[in-house]
Amino acid sequence: MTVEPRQNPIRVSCFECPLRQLRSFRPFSEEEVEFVAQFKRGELLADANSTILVEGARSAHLYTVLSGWGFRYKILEDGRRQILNYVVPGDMVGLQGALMAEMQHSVEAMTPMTLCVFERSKLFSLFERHAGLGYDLTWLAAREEAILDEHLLSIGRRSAIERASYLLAFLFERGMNAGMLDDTRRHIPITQMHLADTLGLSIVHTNKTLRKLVDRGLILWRDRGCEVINPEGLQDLAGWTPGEPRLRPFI
Amino acid sequence: MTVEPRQNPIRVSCFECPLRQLRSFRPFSEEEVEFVAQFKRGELLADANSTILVEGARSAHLYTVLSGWGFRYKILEDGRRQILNYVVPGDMVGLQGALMAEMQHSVEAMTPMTLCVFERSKLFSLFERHAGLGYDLTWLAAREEAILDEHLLSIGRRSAIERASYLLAFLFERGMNAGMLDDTRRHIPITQMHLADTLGLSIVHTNKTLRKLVDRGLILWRDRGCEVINPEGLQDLAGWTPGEPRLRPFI
DNA sequence: CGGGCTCTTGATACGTGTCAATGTTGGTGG
DNA sequence: CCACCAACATTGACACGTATCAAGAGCCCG
Repeated sequence: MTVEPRQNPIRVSCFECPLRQLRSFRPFSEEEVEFVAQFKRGELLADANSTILVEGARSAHLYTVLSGWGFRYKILEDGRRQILNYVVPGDMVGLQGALMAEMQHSVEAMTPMTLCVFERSKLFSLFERHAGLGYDLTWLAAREEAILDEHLLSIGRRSAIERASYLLAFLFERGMNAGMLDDTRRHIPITQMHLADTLGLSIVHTNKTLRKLVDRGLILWRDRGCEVINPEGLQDLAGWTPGEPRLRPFI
Repeated sequence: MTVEPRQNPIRVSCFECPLRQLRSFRPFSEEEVEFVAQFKRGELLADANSTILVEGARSAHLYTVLSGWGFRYKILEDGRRQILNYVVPGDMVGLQGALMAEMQHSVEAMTPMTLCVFERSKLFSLFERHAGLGYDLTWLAAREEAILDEHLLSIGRRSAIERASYLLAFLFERGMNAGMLDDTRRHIPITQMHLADTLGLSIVHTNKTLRKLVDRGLILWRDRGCEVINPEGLQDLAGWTPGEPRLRPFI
C-alpha cells in the first residue's frame, strides 16, 4: 500500500517548532533557527502505512519527523523483511540517501506522520555556514550507529524473550523522549508483525513470547498495540540500561 | 589479553600517507592534508589480540586505521559477545566516543595494527575550518550505518549458510578495497570464533556451516583464516551485491 | 454483511545449540 | 631440541528453541 504522500506549504514555522519545547532537545541560537527555517522546503503529510522513502530511489529531499511513528527496513528478494529501527519526532530520515548515491533502505509510516522537508542540494551549505549544525548531523549519525549496535547485540546474542523485552523497553524509552508517550498515554502503535520483523523471529513465536511478557505483568496488548506496564522489569529481563538522557540536537 | 599499546612519535607523514595511493580513496586538497597533518598527534602500534578501546571509557583520542585488521564488539553481562563490524585501513575508530560521552563498544586488533592518533578536543575545529572534512565525517558515519543495516538484515533474516556467505563476501570486498587483499594475497586473518560471534551462531554450528562452503568450493580454510575462492558464488548464495565501488573519503 | 487484517493456539518439523571427545598447530620453557 | 600446553578446529549424538502448518476467533472497514 504505497500512497503517494502530499507535500504541503509550510504550516509550522521553525521559530515556533513544537519539538524545541521538549525537554530532551538542545536549545538553538537565533541564527541557527534562521538558517534551518530557510533550509526548510515544506511539509509532508503521510498516511498510516504509506511508504515515505524506498530503497534504491534517489530522493531530492531529506526529512525530519515532526509527528507520528515510522520505521526503516530492508527486504530480501524473496520478501523476507527486517526492520532496522524506528523513527519518532526529532529523527532525521533520508540522510543516507542525501549523502550516498541512493537510499539503501525504505521508510514507512506506522501512524499518520508529519515531516519537515529539506532540500538535499543545500545540505553542503549547512556544513559551510553552520559548523555547529554539521557537527550535530554527525552526532545524529553516530547516535543511530550506537542504536544499531545495540540491536545487533540483541538479535545476535539474546534469547527471544530477552529480545522482545529489550525492544519494548527501547521503544518505550524513545517514545517518552520524543513526547509520544507519557504517564497517561502509554500506547505504542505497533503490530506483532512489526515486532517479529524487528526481532528476527516468526510471527507465531513472537506472539507466544509476548504472551509470556503479558503473563509476567510487564506489558499489556490491546488496541492493536502495546502498553508498557513495567519498563524497569523489561530492562532487567533484557539486561539493558538506556543511556543517561542527554540533550540531543536535531535539524 | 589487554596489552597496553605503545604510542609513538609520528613516522608516517600525512603528506605521504600510504592510504592516499589506494584507488578507493578520494583525492584531497593540499590545504586539507595540511590540516589533517596538524590534527594528527602520533601513531599507535597495537599487538594482535590487544584491546584498543574499551566500552565505557572516555578516550581523549580518536583514530584512523593505517594498517591491520580489527573489530568492534559489545558483550552482555554474562559474557555473550557480539561482533558489530570489522575495521580495515581507512576506517575511523572511536568517533562515537569523541561525540558522545563515552565509548559504547570495544575495539580489538586481530592482527598487529597501526593507527593514526587524533585529539578529540580538536574535533570541532575540523568542522569550523574545513566544512568538506566535516561533511566527510558525516559521510563515514552514514556509511557505517548502511553496513550495520546490512548486518542486521543478515542476522535477522538469513539462514546460517546465507549469513556466513554474506559475511565472507563482505570481508573479502572490504579487504580488497582497503588494499589488504589482492589476487595473490587472499587470506583473511580471522578465527571461527570471530565469525561465530559475528553471525550470532555457536562456534560448532559455524564450523559445520563453513565446512559446507568449503565442500561447495567457495572458500578454503587454512592457516587460521579464510581464503575466498569464489566471491561471486558467495554473493549469489547470500543474495547480496556489494554497492558499486565509489571514491570514499577518510581523515 | 463480507472480507481482510490481526491475533491466538496446538501439533509437528527442523535448524541450531550444547555436550563431549579428539585432532591439529604453534608457542614456550626446560 | 623436545615436551608440554593452550588455542583453534573438527565431528557425532542429542536436546532445545524456534519455524512452519493449520484452524479459528475477533475486529474494523467498505
